[in-house]
Amino acid sequence: MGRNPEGNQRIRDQRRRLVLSAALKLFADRGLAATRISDIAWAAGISDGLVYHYFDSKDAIFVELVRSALAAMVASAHALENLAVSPRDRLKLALGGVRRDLARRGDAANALVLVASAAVSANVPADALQALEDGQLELQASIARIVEAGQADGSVRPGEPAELASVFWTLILGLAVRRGIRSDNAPAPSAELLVSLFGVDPPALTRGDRTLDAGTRSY
Amino acid sequence: MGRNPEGNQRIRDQRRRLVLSAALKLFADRGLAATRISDIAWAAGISDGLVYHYFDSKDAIFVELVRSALAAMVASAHALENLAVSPRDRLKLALGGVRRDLARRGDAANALVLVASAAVSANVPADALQALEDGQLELQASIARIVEAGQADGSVRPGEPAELASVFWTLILGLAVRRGIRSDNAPAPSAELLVSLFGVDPPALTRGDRTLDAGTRSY
DNA sequence: GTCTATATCCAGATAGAC
DNA sequence: GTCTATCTGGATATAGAC
Repeated sequence: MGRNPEGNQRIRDQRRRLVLSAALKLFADRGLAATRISDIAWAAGISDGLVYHYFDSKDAIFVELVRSALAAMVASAHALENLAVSPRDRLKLALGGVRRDLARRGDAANALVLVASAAVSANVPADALQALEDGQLELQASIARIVEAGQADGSVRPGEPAELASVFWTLILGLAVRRGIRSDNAPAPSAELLVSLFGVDPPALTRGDRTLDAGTRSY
Repeated sequence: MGRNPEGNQRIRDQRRRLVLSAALKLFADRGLAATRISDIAWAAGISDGLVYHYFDSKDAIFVELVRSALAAMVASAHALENLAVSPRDRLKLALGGVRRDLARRGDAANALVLVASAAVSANVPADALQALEDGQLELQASIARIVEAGQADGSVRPGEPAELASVFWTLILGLAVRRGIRSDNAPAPSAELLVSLFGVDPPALTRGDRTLDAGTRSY
């Protein structure tokens, strides 16, 4: 089993993913500036020097993570658009997915927090900022299309779709930020309540339906 | 006019405030870890060493800023509770104030962004985290009381007041995060739309009333 | 109170042996 | 591909002159 080029490439990709995965958690927890290369290397189980064999710099790792986080979110939003459920339920799936992901504290949660953390700070690498702007724009456009469809079938409240999508995205960012505050005595709002903000029905104290939990892979 | 103790104290307080004001802007822009003491000193027009004459450490400056930011927000919320307008308009004043503050990019905006930035990151000083939790709890309690009053007079939609307050606070954090994304092609949602999320009225495309802009000093 | 100088430490990134 | 050793710069914080 001599090493062939493809095998080497696979090993290389695997290592890169290992580093990225370790870095994602650290960046989400501590932010770009407070995360040390040595932390990343340690978490990935390799030496400091080896990190630079796979990436040009700390910033480069960060940028790649922000890019892929947003790409995954955009892909997730597009998948949602094509889902065979009512627009209103598409919104509910999105919010439920975000809430669930944040609660699980896995890679998906870290990706969201990374995006929020990159958004608050003005000292992120320019490429990361660009990815952020592009991704946010596309996400909001996608949400706006769902909103519009919901208004057409009467399940979503009236209002400028772009503006409602902006509210939707603002809520998601807010949820990501709240995850950071541990031992939350006041837990984050439920998906039911959140989606009811966008509904047309007279808001009821409790709605009958439970959280939809479909098989959407949410970023 | 020889220096007396009180005069010295005033000078000392003034200098402290100068440093704090410079640090607030920097921390809000770049976060705790990426802000250098030398940046703060330069912005305040003093030497690096002198900063340590007034504060024990960089962390201490940060903690004091987080504390005072939250204290101001809590005070602002309490003031809002006692305002002689309808509960619904109190909510609108709060959201309008936040939006206006963020747009102005002054100290109030920086305070909000500082809080959001401290909330996302897990590596803030323990004292800052404590202040954050306490402040958030008190803020949500305050908002919940307004919501409850609004439900009593029929101007606010039904729902658990604590949960609606949680949504409210989540939105504010989200707005603070969005401020960080410059050249926003998709601008943040309007205060009218935001407050309409909490209203009982059938959501209309456009509401007649314009932004209330009272003289509340918002944090 | 204020500055300059500096001790001390540690980070990002590179070099080169294996 | 991987590591150890190291260069180099810069950051926090302190010491001590004025």
